[in-house]
Amino acid sequence: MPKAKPAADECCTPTAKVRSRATRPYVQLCKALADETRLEILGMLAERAGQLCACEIEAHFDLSQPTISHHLRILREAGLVRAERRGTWNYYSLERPVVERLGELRALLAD
Amino acid sequence: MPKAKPAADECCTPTAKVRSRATRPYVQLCKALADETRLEILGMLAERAGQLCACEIEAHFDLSQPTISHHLRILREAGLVRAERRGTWNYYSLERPVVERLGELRALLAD
DNA sequence: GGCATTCATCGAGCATTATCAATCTACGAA
DNA sequence: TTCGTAGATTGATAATGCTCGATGAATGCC
Repeated sequence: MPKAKPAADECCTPTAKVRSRATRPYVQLCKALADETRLEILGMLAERAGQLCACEIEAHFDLSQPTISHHLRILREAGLVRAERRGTWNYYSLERPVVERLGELRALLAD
Repeated sequence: MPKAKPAADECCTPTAKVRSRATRPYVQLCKALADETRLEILGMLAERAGQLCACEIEAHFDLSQPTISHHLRILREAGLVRAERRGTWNYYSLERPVVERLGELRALLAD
């Protein structure tokens, strides 16, 4: 008794209908991390464990001031860093520890 | 005794010259994770904990076959998944647990 | 061989993003 | 108020990246 139906039944077990996971909130996090400059900025902040003046971050790279400002904004919007104005200067620090966020993502994909 | 020099000395402590961290290898990892479709694919593979036929992954999305193939390639090149050919079909599974890689990244940014 | 199926690759269109120069908005000092 | 500095925003350009239709390579069946 041959089956006219060609395949798709035979390549895999019935499937058990995989549920959709709540991955969406983590896309922004990963996008924010998916850039060498931004990873480096986070590394600087982690190493210092304190605050870092924007000008110092800027000085560490061969990029223009607006470009660094752009990257800092993305990190801010992803909730990875926080800016605190003190006088003329803007001091940056790690917001919610990256560690924590990555842990959540890890848990989401583990099993 | 006023200083003519305006700032940049005053906004931050001398700096201690932050060393560059080896963040580069993790950019590719984060880029591979920075897409909802790809996160979902990883979620499917994690849940199944085994192999998944490419056609089944494909069927789970409203995207064309070439597009899914493209995403699978990126995941492959990032070392996140592995493809094993069996007959006509291609079975995908998690390569090195994402968990591990994320753990390394976490360690890099922690402190 | 000839044909159908699975899946990867190619090429083009379109959206997103990184980057810079120019500008704008505080803020502090004179 | 006027000037200089810190740093964010705007607008334009170039590079990446997602998506699809068309095509190609490998496999299995007749």
